[in-house]
Amino acid sequence: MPRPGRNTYSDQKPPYSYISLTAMAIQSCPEKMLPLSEIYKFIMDRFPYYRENTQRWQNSLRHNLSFNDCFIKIPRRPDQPGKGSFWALHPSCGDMFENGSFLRRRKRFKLLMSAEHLAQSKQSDAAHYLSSKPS
DNA sequence: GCCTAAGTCAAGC
DNA sequence: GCTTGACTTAGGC
Repeated sequence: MPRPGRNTYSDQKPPYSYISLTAMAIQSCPEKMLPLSEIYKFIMDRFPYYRENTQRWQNSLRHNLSFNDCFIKIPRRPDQPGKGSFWALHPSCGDMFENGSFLRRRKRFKLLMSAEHLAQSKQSDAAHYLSSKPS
């Protein structure tokens, strides 16, 4: 297919990791939380590169959401359309990659707590997000 | 050149 | 859609 080197800056892979792109999408929203489909739309809208091979990168994106501790899942409320859950950025992710390379962080974001406290923390954190929402 | 984060494939829930 | 694991690729030191 296309020869490398002649690309029109459109379909080139952006110098961002999926983690970066996802964090950007979430942070662009005033509520700091988005459903999966909105994250997809955000990325596709800004980077034509991601308008192809959707099955591949969307699966990878989902993998990142689950694998990294820096994304927290917000259970949707009964009034929302029955798609997936909402995704938000963990509060402690403030300057995770927002410092230099958007490709790779110094260390993978992992809570320093024990596994037990981690589970509790993530649950209560999600609960806190819900209960502290103004509307 | 090594270490390990990030990306891919794919199965199972 | 979400989670997990095994494997490959590639950045940073």
